Amino acid sequence: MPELPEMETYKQLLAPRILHLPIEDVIVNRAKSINVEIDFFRQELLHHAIVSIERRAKHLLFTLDSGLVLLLHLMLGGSMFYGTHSPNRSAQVVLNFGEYSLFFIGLRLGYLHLHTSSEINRLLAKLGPEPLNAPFTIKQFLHIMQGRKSTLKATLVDQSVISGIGNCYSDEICFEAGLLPARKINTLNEEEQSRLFQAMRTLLLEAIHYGGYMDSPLYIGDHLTGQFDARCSVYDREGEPCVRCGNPLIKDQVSAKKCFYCLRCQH
DNA sequence: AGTTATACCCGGACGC
DNA sequence: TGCGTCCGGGTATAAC
Repeated sequence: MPELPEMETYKQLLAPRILHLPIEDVIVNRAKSINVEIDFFRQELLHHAIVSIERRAKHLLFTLDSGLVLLLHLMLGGSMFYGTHSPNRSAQVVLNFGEYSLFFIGLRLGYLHLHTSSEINRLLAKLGPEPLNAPFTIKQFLHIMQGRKSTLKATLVDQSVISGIGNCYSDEICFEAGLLPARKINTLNEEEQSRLFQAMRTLLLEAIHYGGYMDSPLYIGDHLTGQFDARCSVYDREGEPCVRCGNPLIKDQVSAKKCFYCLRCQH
């Protein structure tokens, strides 16, 4: 499922392609994917343009020239494609920009909702800090971790603690930090907490650099998206040899989440 | 504050 | 191959 690095990649690849282009057609094939009447949705988008794309946690925010905002969450299995035709499955929502269209695909629990900016602020108010934003320092990280009793796994994927990390990157971060996902936060010493902070930054930055781990390209000729998959160390690699020690990787359940790790390299 | 359960949704994996 | 069944997984919400 798309997490912070995947959404960041979408943002970076999409912005130079669609910003300021008038939306020439809007197709909604699945009413449940949006939050307003289809006619109203079309009316507010047709002949308008997207003037900025921002990422907040796992959401993308497309701001229109009217000030209204499209809030996208891909949840599980959602993706986007920019081209002349939908790549495989039929798209739930399509925005046409003339020659090319942006296809929103696989929106099941995912959505593309239209909101005013004040609604957006209210909806996203409970999200924790962005792990890569400049103000997020080791000091703030230690403060956030202070007194927490739950597992590393549960904490990393909790969007109200730190935003944007999901099941894949939480496992990768734990591996990078040499810490077991089942460890309780309050058992981490200061050196381990520092390692966790560094691992989180390093891993997310590297994942963004390599276009995330999801494999479907945004457009024909997109060779960036998904390159990080080859660099994932543990996620979905049950039984494969650990890249560090060769021991078979373990699949487990931690805090009700599927979870992968190396028993020899993580403590 | 934490944990657990439930609903949401349907493509795809699995069983026969 | 084909048809039926059921699972997964992020999030919101409720209950304990």
